Amino acid sequence: MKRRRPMPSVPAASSPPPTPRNRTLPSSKTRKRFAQALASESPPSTWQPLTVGRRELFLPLTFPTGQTFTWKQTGATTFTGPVNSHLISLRHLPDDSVSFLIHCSSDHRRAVADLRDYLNLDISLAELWESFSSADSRFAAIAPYLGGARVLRQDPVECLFQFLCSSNNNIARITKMVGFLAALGNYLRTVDGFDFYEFPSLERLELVSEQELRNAGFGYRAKYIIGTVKALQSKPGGGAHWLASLRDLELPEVIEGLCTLPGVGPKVAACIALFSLDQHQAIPVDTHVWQIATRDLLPELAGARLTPTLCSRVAEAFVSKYGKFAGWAQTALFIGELPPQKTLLPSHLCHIKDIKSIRGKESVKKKVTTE
DNA sequence: CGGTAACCTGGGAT
DNA sequence: AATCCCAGGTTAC
Repeated sequence: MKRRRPMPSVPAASSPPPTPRNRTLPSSKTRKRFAQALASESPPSTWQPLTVGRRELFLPLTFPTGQTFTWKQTGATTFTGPVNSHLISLRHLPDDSVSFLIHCSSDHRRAVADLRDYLNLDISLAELWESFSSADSRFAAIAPYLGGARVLRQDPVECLFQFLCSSNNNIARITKMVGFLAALGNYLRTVDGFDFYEFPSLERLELVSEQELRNAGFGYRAKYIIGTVKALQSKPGGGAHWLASLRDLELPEVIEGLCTLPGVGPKVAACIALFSLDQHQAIPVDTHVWQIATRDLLPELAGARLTPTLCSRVAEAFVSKYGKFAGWAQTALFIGELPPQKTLLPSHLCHIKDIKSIRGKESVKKKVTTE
């Protein structure tokens, strides 16, 4: 189970050193040793309170639910992951408050600020859910069971490459692939057997070849990664800057811009927009959301196939129901739909969609949703 | 423009 | 044991 640690053979030579102290570090193995030595010299960090309660941030409904694949569960109520160049653990205390521990960082004050930003803490989840609940009785019904399911504000580059791995894929393999990409970045530290890395810059990502990615099991997504790195590097001012600048645009332009990148279609674009570009009304329409929509929102579309046009119909339906933060509502509804989370809901709220039994009986399909 | 078939891979079902 | 199907899609006809 704890078999991670892809070691891509990336030439560390031609890469411009992000920081001077990396210049003399030839292999990633050596880098790791060095980082460990550094870490052991720095003063031990301690758990500190984060000023949010469980209703604003519930870790199991925020990290392992598909918006990021870089965080790992490292304890009963603890999750650990990188935030920029910092490595941070978060955990719930018995009173449901949240504490954080900075494992490594060159600047602890900065780490706290970056963490709060990453967690989108300026946005009040309780207030949003209040309005969702008054707009939709089903949301009101499931809300008490999904409290603290928060939308993150990730780094755009990190978010983009994670979701580039997600197309037509399953969680386990996406996690493995993201782990491979992550290991191209600076090693941070090992916690509970998991190796953590700062997510690689575009310059680092540029050093990996399509063949190496294919060997690592990326399949046809290998050429998407390579192509997107190249496309970004050709942007005036740099790809990272170009991506970040999308934060100031309106959603349609953001989607349009992202979709020019190879491997990025409407769904992946919406994920990046929502999870990293402040596009709170973006609705990633995947198979799960399609299920929700055709069941609860647009029953007349039941049985139809998911085309780009219908994709935007669904997004519109969500926005007209939940408003400017529809993406946050969608996230909660989506989580309620995930098999592992369904057990959180009482059975009368848990619409088991038994696809296999429905398929094969076309007549049933039409009937089921027209209510 | 809307509908379809490939596209890599690994795990689970048949 | 051999196939088939599918998984948080995108792309090319």
